[in-house]
Amino acid sequence: MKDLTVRQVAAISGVTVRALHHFDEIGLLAPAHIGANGYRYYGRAELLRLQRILFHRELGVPLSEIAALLDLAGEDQVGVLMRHREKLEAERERYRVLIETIDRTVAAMKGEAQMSNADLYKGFSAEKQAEYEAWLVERHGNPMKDDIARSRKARTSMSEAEQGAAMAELRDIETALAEGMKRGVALDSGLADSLIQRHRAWVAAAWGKPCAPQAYAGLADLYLSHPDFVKRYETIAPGFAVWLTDAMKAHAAREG
Amino acid sequence: MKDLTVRQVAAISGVTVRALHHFDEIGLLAPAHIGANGYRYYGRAELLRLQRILFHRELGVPLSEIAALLDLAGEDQVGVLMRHREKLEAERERYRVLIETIDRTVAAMKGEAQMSNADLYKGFSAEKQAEYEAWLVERHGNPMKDDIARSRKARTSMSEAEQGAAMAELRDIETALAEGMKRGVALDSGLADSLIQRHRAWVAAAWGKPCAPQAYAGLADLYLSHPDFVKRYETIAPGFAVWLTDAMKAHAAREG
DNA sequence: CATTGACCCTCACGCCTCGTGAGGGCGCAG
DNA sequence: CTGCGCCCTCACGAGGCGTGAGGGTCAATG
Repeated sequence: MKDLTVRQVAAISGVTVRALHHFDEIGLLAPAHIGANGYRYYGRAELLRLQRILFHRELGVPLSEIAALLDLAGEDQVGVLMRHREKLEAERERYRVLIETIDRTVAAMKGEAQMSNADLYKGFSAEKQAEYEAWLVERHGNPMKDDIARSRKARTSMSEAEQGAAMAELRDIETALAEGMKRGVALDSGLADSLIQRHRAWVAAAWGKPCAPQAYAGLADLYLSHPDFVKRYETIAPGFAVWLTDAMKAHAAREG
Repeated sequence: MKDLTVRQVAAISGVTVRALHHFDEIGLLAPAHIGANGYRYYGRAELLRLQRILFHRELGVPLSEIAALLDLAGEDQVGVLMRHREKLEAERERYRVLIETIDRTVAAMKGEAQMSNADLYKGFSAEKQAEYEAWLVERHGNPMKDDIARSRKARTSMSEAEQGAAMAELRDIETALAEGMKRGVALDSGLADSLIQRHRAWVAAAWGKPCAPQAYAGLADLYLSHPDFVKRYETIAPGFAVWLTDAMKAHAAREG
């Protein structure tokens, strides 16, 4: 009959010849028949099947699943499409969050850039660290002393660019947490926990060692008991200091 | 000092040990130093660098680009982030369109299911095809006769499921086009053209052979000159028959 | 009829980011 | 010394083709 070669099918459908070879290889779309010369020849049925394949491929369905899809009855196809739709929605939401993250980060970086360097690291300066240290030892005894000392040393061994990036990252995490609070996210929700884990990972990175649940809870106490930290967090959002420390302790309790 | 092994770093940061190996292999994140036993040991600086790597990876930046990114100055980093933001927005928009496509397709499939089979293929039945054929020959002479004849044969050689899927696909394309019309999309815009190309590909698949620009323009004439087609398209949206055929001819003119 | 140029075929490697063993050393507790 | 858990280095695999290499085939032309 009127059979088409790979190139013709490619021109009609917009896929490449190689893709047609591939579809044949994996058994997704075989030619109507193969000539004595080994050429692939496609008919109308194959073209229509190809259309449907491309439809699903466009939606992001893996080729390995499309074959099964095409053989389903009408209702099942609707079900599959709806389930796939949910995945797409989830992906779309993910992108929204990522874009938000960039916006926050950029804002944080611009904010940091405007502050003087002196202000920027004031809360982490040697004097301040010594003060926190004394405070902590007074309240909690010696165990946390080492952590604080290590954190102080860590600061001095980083380049300025590294410090700037690290501070911007911290700002980003804190802002994301504050937004969660404003939206009324529950302390024990998965969303809050994933944000808190990011925060804890940042702390661990700053300390240069794992941050055990107990130590994390201790840090929450420090935040609450020292006016510098309370001010930092209340400036981000009213009530944030309490919310954050509650979330930290709740997380620590779950992990401990 | 207090150096961390791969496992500890993995626990802190949430990546796998294998990923750390990989980052080392490609030179993205080298350990602070390597022990005499070959063990990798990481320090604070590496943990902070890892945090930044994960931040960009989360945004979808390929690892090969992240290394360069981390060495940029603050302002450049903002620029890179903003450019990446645009890509994310584009992706997000793509997902929106895909979700829309699913919605249309599902609606079309449900619509088809409600029609009786007799109605469904009425426009493509043997009698109707003969009628179109006579009509065309009368108006355009013989050249299009073969195409129509082939199209008719194509119908009879397909399974019911294949026909249903093909009709739903056609409905989807037409609905998408009608939406474009309602939104005031220009006939010669890229968006309209991409939709029209989908339509032309469908026609080619239905005919079982490439659809040349001239033949496509001729088909547009058929649509306009026969009440069945006019009714089909006017039912989808008022004024759609004219808009569609104009778009088809404009496309054919560009391609011819 | 032989040549040309446009097609067709079959390997087979490469891309990217690791997951997943296989096979074998190192370090600490009992 | 044995055992257990950690560490190492290969090296293959997956997904969806792109991109040659190396070699037949087809249709039209000289």
